Amino acid sequence: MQKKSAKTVEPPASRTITMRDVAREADVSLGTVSRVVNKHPAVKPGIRQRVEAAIATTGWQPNAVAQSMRTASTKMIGCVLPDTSNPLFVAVAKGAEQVLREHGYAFVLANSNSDVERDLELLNLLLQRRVDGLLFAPSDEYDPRILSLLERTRTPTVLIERELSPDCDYVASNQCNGIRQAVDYLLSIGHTRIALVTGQQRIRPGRERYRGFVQAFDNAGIAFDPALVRLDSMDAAYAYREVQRLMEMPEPPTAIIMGGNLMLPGALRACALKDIKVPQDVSIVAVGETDLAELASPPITTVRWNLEAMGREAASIVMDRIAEKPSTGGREPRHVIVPTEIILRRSCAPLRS
Amino acid sequence: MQKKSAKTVEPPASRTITMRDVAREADVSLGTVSRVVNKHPAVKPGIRQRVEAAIATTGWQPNAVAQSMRTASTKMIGCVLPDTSNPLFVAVAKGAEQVLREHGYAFVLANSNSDVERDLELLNLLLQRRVDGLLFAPSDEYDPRILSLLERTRTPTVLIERELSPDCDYVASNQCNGIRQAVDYLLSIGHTRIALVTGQQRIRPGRERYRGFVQAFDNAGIAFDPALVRLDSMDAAYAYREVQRLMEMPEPPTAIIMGGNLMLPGALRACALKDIKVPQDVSIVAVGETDLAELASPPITTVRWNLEAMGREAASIVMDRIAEKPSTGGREPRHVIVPTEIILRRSCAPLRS
DNA sequence: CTGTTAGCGCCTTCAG
DNA sequence: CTGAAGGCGCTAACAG
Repeated sequence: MQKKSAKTVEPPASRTITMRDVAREADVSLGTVSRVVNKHPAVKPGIRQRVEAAIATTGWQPNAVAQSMRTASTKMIGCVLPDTSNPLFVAVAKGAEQVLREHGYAFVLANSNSDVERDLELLNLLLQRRVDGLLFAPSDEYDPRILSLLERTRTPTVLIERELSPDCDYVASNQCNGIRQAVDYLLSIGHTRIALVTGQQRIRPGRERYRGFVQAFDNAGIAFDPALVRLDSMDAAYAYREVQRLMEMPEPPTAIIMGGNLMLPGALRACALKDIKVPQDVSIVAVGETDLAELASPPITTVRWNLEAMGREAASIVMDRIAEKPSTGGREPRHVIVPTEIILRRSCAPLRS
Repeated sequence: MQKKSAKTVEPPASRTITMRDVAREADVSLGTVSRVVNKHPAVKPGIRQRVEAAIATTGWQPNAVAQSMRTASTKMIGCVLPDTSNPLFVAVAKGAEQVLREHGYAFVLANSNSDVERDLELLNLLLQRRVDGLLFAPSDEYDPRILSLLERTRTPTVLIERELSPDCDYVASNQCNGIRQAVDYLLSIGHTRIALVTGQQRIRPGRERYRGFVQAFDNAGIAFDPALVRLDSMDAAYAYREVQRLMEMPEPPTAIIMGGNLMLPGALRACALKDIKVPQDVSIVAVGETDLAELASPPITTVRWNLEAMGREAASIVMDRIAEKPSTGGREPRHVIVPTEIILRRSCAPLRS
């Protein structure tokens, strides 16, 4: 009692305003205010108006934390990516954010910096924050802790450009096909000494690119030179170094495929440094469309695909999973493969024999 | 009573486990578990161990939503940007995310798509979610609703590349100086018919770039031709169109400054289309360092600055504001201006007279 | 149709 | 040093 009166007496020194204030102002009960904000149909129009007026005059805004507490849903989706400044992931994230917002979900973004430990850390952070779903591109598909963490959690998760087990939903691009097309094209214009520079085999894109490379040669019934294949990294510095080393070989490649969207700048720097002319001295194909590829001299042939669509697709799947949660049905894992296409430009020339 | 027994009887069909489960397992009270997880010193080592063991066996993870509810702090920072795929904002966001994570804060990212209505919407969304702070680049500094919303809220906010009122904290780059340097340089190699293509004057970068342009000519005591100034947009399509229109003038500019980091591709496409040679036909300066600028033929002179540092700075300020919250002191607004520098490359040539 | 009530999971005095 | 109890702001039964 004393407390109550004290409360009323104390100067309302900008206390945080709550639903209770609205209820008092509109002279209704808490339940009614709740029904109004949640658009429950069973509220008399007159009352509804009074409540809305009270909300306006008090300037109250629902506290989403309290709502989450009650409803066990945060309306947030977590997203863990190896590099949030890589244009590839940027575009995917943008596509995802778009559909999530349309569904009223917020988007929590985190950068693992290609470090599995950080992957784990961030996942746990997001899980403690009780995100309703996860978009995730682990830095290493073969670390068992990741898979077991994901299996233990009941939070729907969609992988981006990654594959952990057949049971996991994922959205990925068809890199295998992209590289196969690139090799086919190069073979068709006479190249056989084709180099592939791409990254780690512990993540899907690296594996698929190499697979496409092998497949293309197999189909053509031609053997490739293993010395022309470099599978250690997808970064620009590696591209810079390996292009130089390849071109310094006694019998250098006549064409190089850069299997990573960050690699073209490194390759071009190497060519500039060593005064290697494209396509006279070597033909080049890059993976990932960029302004640079289009506007370089010469323009660079690239493999491209729809990044934002991947993000939208991934987000849609999470939304679906969240919606179907109760029934425990629909447990078919969903695997979406986005097609790739090759854009022919002047960086590739027929082999003069 | 019946309820309770029912609960105990029901098969524990993977109920969500709570602190209570840990307490029971360790045979201590809730308070003790809480003290252990919050590293309160006053807990006997033995008990502490028992609790930690119980946490491990139950697999419990603290529910951050409940914690937020109790402590009125979500450990989340919201970030609203006009375009989360613009490399400029991407880099800033990355820098910010880095320091926020170091402080244990999560990063909620949202895209306003340069739409003020969406700015407002997203701000409200984040505020309802009770983020502890905000990083924000409004799409229109002159819309009064934004400022009044920010003034009303007690959530610390740092603006990115924007300026709403002297009281708001902000972090911005010195675009005025960047453009002044560019003009000075072009004047020094003989150009006077210098064009500036940049964007909206309702946001700081557009204003500052134009201001730098005017200042440079003022200082030199030379008049510029207003017909060479285009101030309507910073996107690539605008650059593409205006470069063409400028070069079709009876007396075209001898140098063009592209005042926007997305504009260079558009400008280069225009030059390619019209067969305009750089720097023979026109000298070009771009704002914003990119691979394209470095690797184009010829390489493009650019104005650059440290984006990630801006993000880190902004995040640090929010962290400070959150920390100083109780005292209500330290209310000096903080304005950080990041320096710019000009990188000279072969896209600018002395004017042959 | 509206009011009342009982928690959601955790932290934090307050006693012991 | 540890246990008990109240409440953060809201929603969802359940009564009336």
